[in-house]
Formats: sequence, C-alpha cells, structure tokens
Amino acid sequence: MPELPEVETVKNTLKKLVLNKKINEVKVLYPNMIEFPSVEEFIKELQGKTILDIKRRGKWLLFEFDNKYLISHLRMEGKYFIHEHSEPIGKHDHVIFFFTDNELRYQDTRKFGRMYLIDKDKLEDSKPICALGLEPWDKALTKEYLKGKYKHKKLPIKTVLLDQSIITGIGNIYADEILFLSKLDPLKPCYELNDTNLEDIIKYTREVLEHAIKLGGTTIKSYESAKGVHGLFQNELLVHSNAGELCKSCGTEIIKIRVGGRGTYYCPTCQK
DNA sequence: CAGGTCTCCTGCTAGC
DNA sequence: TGCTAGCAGGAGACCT
Repeated sequence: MPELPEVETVKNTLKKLVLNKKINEVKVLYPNMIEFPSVEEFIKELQGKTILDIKRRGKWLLFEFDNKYLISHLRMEGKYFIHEHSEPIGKHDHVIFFFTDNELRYQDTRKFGRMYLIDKDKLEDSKPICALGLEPWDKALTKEYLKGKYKHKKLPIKTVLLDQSIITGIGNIYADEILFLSKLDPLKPCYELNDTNLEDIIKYTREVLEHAIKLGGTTIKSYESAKGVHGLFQNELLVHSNAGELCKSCGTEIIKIRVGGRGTYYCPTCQK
C-alpha cells in the first residue's frame, strides 16, 4: 500500500523513465479510474502534451504539463510500468499513455486508484489537493499546530494520524511505526496527548518517513516502484505486520487490534 | 460539525 | 482437493 515514501520512490523512478516524453495517445480501459473530468476530455486534453515534471503532494503523484496537472492516487495497489508497444495488455492495466518508443501503463489490481486532470492554476484550490494538510517537513508542522487540530478530538491517535487533512502522507504502516517510536497507545484519545507526545509524533513522523524513503519504501504485498524494484523498509518495520513477534525493545509479544476499522499493530507494554 | 458507516474492488486465506 | 465466505484497506459519499 503506497504511502508517502512509496509515492516519493515512484516519483523518482518515473522521472528517470518518462520526463520530457510526449504523449501521443491515451487509452482508458477502466473509465471509473478517471474522477475528473470526463474520460473523453481527459484523453483529448493529454494528447500531444509533454511531461514536464513529476511531483508529489501527500500520497498523490503529480504529472506536470504545460497548463494542467494529471494527479494520480495509487491507493492500495496502483503501479506504473513502462512497456514495449508489443507487450500484451494485462488484465489489470487500466490506463495507457503512449509515447513514440514505448508506453506507460497504470496497473491496479483492485481498481481503487483515481486520476484527476486539473488546471495548473487551480490545483491548490480544487479537490482533492485542497483538502490536504501539511507535508511532514513543512515548518508549519509544530506542536501548536497539532494541539489546535487535536484539542477537541476524541478519536484515537491512530485514526487521526491517518487523517490526510492534518498531516498528509501517513498511511496504515507508518502510523503504527510512528506510534511505537513515540511510545503511544494507538487507542489513546487525541485530546489526552501532552506536549512531549506531540513533539515525539512530529519527530518520529519525519524520521520514519525519511528513513523509509532512503530505503525505497516498504514492500508489503505487491508494491513496486518499477518492474521488479522492491523497497527495503519492510525489513525495518518494528511493529507493523509483526503480530506474534517479540517487541525489539521489551520482548513483549506484538499484538494486532482494530482501530477505526484498520489493522493496528503495537506493543502493549511500551505503548501507553 | 464530528464521527460512524458504507462503498469501491479483487486476490488471498481460513475453514469446511 | 475444491469451494466459498470473509477480510484487507484510502478516501470520498452519505447519514446521524
């Protein structure tokens, strides 16, 4: 499941592969993937356009064109692969961007991914980008900012870490890791967090994500940044997906619970 | 307004 | 062995 570090890795991989390439043609094989505008307009607008840059905002991938951004969310299993024209179309290839020498295919087993084509000057004011909160490294991300957001919230901290309108980019894997390092019970209500807790959340959010980016993200299930390229952060996971294993800090068994409908892994001894 | 629930999808797995 | 019910999950829609 691509979170910020995986999207960052995909962005860097794609920049090496498709920057400055001109799209001759677009094929949309699964129309629901295109959230806005209509599929017809999406195809027409992209035809003949050159990919000027690729950026990232939260978990969104931003392909920059002269007057538009194609923004793409990979959700659970979305992947971009370069293929030769001759390669047969796969069962899960849903959108294809044709270049002269090869093509970029968006593959998504679960079809959860979504794409938008937005006017460049309206990007920050249009959904979904307008609903995003601060990037983890934004200087505005301070304990005062979090205090303001968390003050009246009774929801568990785990749930709120996944709220993209506060800090953007954290998903289920990294939320568990951040809470483990912050020694916080995932079920702890937001408003109960003290200054130290908030400082720890900010510190470890940045540390965990930076470390994961360095290692090319986490490969659980089927994430790849390019064909056969897997991240390495899964070897560094302290709690996530480690139910039954022993806590590296205290030796207690890591347990799995559900918080806000999400599988959540934590050490009941270290995290209070 | 905050928060809960449903929805979208398919592959995998537990259980019979 | 083969089948199926149930689960997994990011974020928007919808409801309370």
